[in-house]
Amino acid sequence: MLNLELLRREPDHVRVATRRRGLGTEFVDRILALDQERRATITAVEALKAEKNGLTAEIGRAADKKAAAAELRPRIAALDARIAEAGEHLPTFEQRIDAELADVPNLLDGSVPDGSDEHANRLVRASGDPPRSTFAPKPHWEIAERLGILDVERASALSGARFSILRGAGARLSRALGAFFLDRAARNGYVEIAPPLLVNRGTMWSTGQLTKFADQMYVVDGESAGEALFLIPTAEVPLTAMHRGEILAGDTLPLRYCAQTPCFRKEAGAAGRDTRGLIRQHQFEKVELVWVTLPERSFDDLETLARNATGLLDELGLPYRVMLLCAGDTGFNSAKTYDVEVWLPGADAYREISSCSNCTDFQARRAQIRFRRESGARAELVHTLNGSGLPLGRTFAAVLENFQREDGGVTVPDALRPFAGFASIEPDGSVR
RNA sequence: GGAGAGGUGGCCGAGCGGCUGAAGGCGGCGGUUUGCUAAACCGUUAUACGAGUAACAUCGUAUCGAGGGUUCGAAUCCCUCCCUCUCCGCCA
Repeated sequence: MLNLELLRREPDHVRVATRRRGLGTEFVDRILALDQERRATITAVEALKAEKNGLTAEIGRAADKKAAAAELRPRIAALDARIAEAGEHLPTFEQRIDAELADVPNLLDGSVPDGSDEHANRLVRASGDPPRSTFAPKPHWEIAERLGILDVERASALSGARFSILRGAGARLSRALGAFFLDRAARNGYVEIAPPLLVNRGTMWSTGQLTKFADQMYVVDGESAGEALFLIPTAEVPLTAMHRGEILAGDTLPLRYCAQTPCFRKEAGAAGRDTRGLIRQHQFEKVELVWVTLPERSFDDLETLARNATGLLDELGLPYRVMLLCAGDTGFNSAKTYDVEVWLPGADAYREISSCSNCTDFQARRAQIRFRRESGARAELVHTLNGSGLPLGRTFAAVLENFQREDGGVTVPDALRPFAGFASIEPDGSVR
């Protein structure tokens, strides 16, 4: 959520930044007008309340309280009526301001390039060239189904489209990926968390997901919970919201968390896209990396975060490139986002495998995550960052496609072997 | 799921319906004393919003788990919900 004060002070700045995303800016004047009315109302109501409190205190001081109360009651009643009348529309003003403000995306960092779609994204760096294969590379689902380590048909019988069953060496390889990612996260100083996978509405709202994924959440009726619970679309939600409402000690920052969790997404707007394979699933495993950090260093931390993600691809020997998303492509919460794209030979294309964002104070304001530089100092909002490091399914696909052999087998990348316990998957699905 | 107890400031803990934004203690901060440290003593120490200021100051409103009610007036009385703890049951 944007800072209302900033919008008040520098409306033009907000207009310019929002226009860069290709969005209209009429909301600025609407919010300012509402804010004006809201403040005038508060001033009026509070003046009346002060008057009433004065009379009430007078009764308290009186020797004969009963008599004083009887005498002043009519004046107090009149004030009550005026207070109710003056404040009648206050909740409406506040709700409308909140609603307007909740729809405004984060301000973009100056380094974000202009542009409306992915074509304007800027290549930051690339690693490894797309390999020239001596045979026609297959897409990962063909490789995996032939090896008997992926079963889409039965998964769809169990749950529907966009679900999958990993089997045997496939399940083991996937587990190895998760263990590998978590191991490297730990080495890089991230604290591993095993968070809830179901969260309440307030948690979901506080990280901006209800806006970001619109109606794409799965909702579970939490019967006894009294309110519906949401299946997390990413561990970013519980990891970031973990410190909701807290004031942290400045010297404990940055906090770095990692978690491997299933992620659940409706993919409502993706009909027809990536219908085959593991690229776009309703449920997938992911290791997420989250930073809670100091404002002055958050953009440096974003670089570190992105390096933490690409370092995994380096170790696995997967070719990739890092793109700086342009204004129109940058997500709602983010001030600046790097997308890491991995090379998929079977698709003959780069596909997104990690998205690393600096949300600056945008999530922190919603979630009210603050810190003090020293005790007694003013509480300031933290900055939050998140990035995948990495998703298991898409990395699984990338490993299969990049390390497939002509005979249909798959070589396991060196870095993964200690975690997998095998060095290759043979054409018959056995491991060696 | 059943029975009981409880939620007060950074922490512990008091609180007769008005003089309580809240005693007292701990911790924190500032100061005095003091070779240093420690101790002692004095002072100070919540947040949000609104008004106000060049900025401070200052004034006002609200906040004792959340929401609602009674009352001229609620931390204190009533209702609902949430959470925590203890015991029982059930379960991985």
